[in-house]
Amino acid sequence: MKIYTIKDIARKAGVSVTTVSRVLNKRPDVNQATREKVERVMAECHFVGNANARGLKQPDGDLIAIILRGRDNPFLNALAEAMLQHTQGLDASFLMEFVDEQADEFQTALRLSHEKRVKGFIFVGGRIDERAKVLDGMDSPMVFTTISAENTSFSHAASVFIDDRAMGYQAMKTLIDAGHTRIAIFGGIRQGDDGFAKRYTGAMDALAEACIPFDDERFVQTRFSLRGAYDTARSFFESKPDTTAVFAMSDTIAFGVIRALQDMGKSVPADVSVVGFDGIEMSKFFIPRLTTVEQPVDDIARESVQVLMDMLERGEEPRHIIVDAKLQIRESVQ
Amino acid sequence: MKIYTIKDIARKAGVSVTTVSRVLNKRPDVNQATREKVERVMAECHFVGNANARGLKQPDGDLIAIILRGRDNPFLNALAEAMLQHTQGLDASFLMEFVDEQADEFQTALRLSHEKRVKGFIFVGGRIDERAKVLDGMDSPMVFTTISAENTSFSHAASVFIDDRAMGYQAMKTLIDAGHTRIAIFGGIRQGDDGFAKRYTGAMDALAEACIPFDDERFVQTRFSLRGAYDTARSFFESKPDTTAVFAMSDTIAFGVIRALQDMGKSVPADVSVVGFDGIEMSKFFIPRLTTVEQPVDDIARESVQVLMDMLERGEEPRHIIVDAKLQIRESVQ
DNA sequence: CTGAAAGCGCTTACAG
DNA sequence: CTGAAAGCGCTTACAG
Repeated sequence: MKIYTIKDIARKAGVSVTTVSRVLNKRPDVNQATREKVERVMAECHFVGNANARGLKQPDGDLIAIILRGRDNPFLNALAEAMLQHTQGLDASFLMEFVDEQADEFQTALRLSHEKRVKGFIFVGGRIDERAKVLDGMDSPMVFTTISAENTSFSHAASVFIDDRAMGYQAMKTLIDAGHTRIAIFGGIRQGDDGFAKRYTGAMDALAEACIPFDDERFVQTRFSLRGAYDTARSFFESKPDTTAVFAMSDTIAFGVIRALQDMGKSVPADVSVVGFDGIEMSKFFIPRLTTVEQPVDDIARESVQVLMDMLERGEEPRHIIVDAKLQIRESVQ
Repeated sequence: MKIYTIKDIARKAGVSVTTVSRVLNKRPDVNQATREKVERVMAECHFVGNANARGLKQPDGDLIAIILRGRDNPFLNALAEAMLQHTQGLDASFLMEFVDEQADEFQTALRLSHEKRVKGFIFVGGRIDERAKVLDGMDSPMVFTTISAENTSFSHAASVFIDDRAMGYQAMKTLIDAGHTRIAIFGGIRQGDDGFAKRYTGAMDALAEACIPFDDERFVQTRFSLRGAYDTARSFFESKPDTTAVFAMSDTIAFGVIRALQDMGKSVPADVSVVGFDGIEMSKFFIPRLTTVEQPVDDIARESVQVLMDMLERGEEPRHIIVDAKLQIRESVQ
């Protein structure tokens, strides 16, 4: 199939490329009859235009990239989806880029900054570590989502996140209040000061407050997948069968744990209580329904877009915004 | 941050842009010392290059687009993921485009064909209807996945799919063999000849073979979401409480139905049996584990990529490939 | 309201 | 091994 260029259209319509470009960009200064003729020719040829050529000249308005790490994470996906919602009607265009677990989202950002002249970034589900150094020279505003950028060297990075420590505390407290003392924690690494480490610290706060000692072998590091959590849970409960409750740092982990318990002849919540984290849709449908910390997806999305636009369009300073999460009491704890 | 162009690099390195372009493209005909100098300057400047400018000149090799309809469909996502796997080492580059339920994937294809010079297309989870007419003039090879393009006007469209009718038959037969006679079907529309209609026909075959009449009110059209299936199931079971089995045309629908039944005091499979379709990962972890038709994600992905490459690189004729699905007997039927 | 011309950042024959 | 120059398809002052 022949691919038509603006030049072909111009020739066919008997006008100059300038004029074709004008109608293409819906500029007002074109004679109505001329416009219609050009539009007819474009329609006939299924003309679409070459984005590369356009991008080469046009500043593209403000292009904002939403960089999402982890394609198969339902919570992160919901978050990205919600951001796209809050993007409507804004004076900027957005593009969404997925990078997988092994990839470097900062390299991706750098590339996007050059290749597509991306002016602002929203990182969804990333980490902040040494790799971030490549962005040192970049003065584009960016916001980290679900993670605090407060104590980092990024002066132009905003962030939107929940109080992970407080929510870790609440999750653990729910279990303690239900009378549990031999409680396991399934989640990400405890070191550092990312959200997972904070949830862990919060959980420790609750334990300390209730004067319940924590058996360190009950901290279980696991992959954030059904299969990973399942396997980890099976071997954990082999060695620590007297554990009566689990704080899982994601709903997906919780599902895997519950499945494993079921297969070992223990039911949830009768024998073991489980609390999850994130509050993805499945948590309302799983059997049992999951008691979990629900992250306010919509709030996080809205605030993230808002703060970025404030920085980008009004030159405001980056803010670090804490949004309220909520413990949803359902059926998996007793 | 200054964005460096090839020209800046050339000046800083004291060479011509031609030379910079050469090292950028890793061409062999550059003096080693020159190459190193240029590379050093590029590294210092975090030079990345402008994709628009590059795309304007370079044919881009063979670019293939995987167009996925429905971001939140776990089955389709797994399929796309698997395709990317089978893409490794191929002499072509791939890009993945998501369109949501309302969007027109054929318009997307047309746009991609022009804007990015996409040479081949893989449609994941689409429909073939009148909208497809816009591709009439396009002679790029394409393959439809999970749906047959055999009886369409697209002479250059291949397709890879399972035998939906046979699998619909098997799903229903499983329920019949377990002794059920009042069976409901939850799924997409019955008309047309897409996969859903075929699954329906297959189910009817099984019913007819067993001389079990089908009460038309037991066909329930529903959205393919947890919430949609849940709501539909609640009102359906209000009016048809004597139904003892459900054939759900997707696992997600099945989960919603099971949840609804549970909330109405019926348990699965003790009171109602449920068979799903697709075999997504959650079907192995849900409680009860779901008896379901497992689509061979990896086979579909491999064959799709294969047939497209055969058409694109070797000029072969489009094929229509049926891959084997498998009924996975688990816990939700008794 | 319309068009000729310069230029966006890169690649690629072509000549040396 | 290296560079000057043309050109990819478009946009945009500028002039009329």
